[in-house]
Amino acid sequence: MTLSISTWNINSVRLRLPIVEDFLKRANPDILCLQEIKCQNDQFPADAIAALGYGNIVIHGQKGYHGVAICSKLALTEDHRQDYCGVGDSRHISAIFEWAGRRIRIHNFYVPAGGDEPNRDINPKFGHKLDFVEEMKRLSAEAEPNTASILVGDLNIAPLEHDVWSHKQMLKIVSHTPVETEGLLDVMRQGKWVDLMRQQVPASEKLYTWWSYRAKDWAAADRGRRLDHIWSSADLAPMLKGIDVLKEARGWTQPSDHVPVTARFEAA
DNA sequence: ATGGTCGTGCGACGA
Repeated sequence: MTLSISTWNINSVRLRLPIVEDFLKRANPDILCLQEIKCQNDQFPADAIAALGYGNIVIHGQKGYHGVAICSKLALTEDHRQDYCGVGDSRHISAIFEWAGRRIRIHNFYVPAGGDEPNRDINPKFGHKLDFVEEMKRLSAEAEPNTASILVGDLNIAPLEHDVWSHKQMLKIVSHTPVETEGLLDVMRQGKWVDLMRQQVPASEKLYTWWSYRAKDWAAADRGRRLDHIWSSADLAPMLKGIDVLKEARGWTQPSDHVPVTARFEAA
């Protein structure tokens, strides 16, 4: 009994539908969580994705910006959209599915990037990001009785030293400042979440999921960051069998700046 | 090296 879940910041699902289809045919996850779909609910290419076996789709879209969706082969119920910071952004959606006799809630997040200046007094976008992370601290992996939890998404923070190409050079760069990295580690600790990517890949190894569009040669420079994450409640962590970071997707035609990350589980 | 590149949707903004 296996389960695979992928997360991918797609940076416009309409523009990049061809590579979404390629990825689904090739990786064939049970569930794909997308961020930055950049469209309204009725513009989401649900028919094309359903045609590949993903007939269960829940969407929290928005015109032009942000937007998240869950595409699943398994039935989705009790979907919920939380308006973090109460600003009307579409940055979260969750739903329940059943697997191996378990009830599991999956959360899909797109945390604000936070702008360039890591100072909330002069950059409101950084303040918004910190407030968003603060609100996430109240989300427990054990929030619902008899329900396990999985949390995925573009969290726009690289929390560990080897989640960035140069810890020292990144300490004042938004996504790796101490207030952000400590905040995200607090979200994990307070919510009793397990970082499944780092359960699989030792913290001493470099691990990236995003490479900037601005680099002349992203692969040669390899100045990446681990901005995308897959977490779970403690009960699911022993069932994790593998993590796949599809780095080659960064080199595909008209790529997203993020690559898909997949967690593979197996129940006894 | 304080630039650089994207997407949306038509000017500027967010990333």
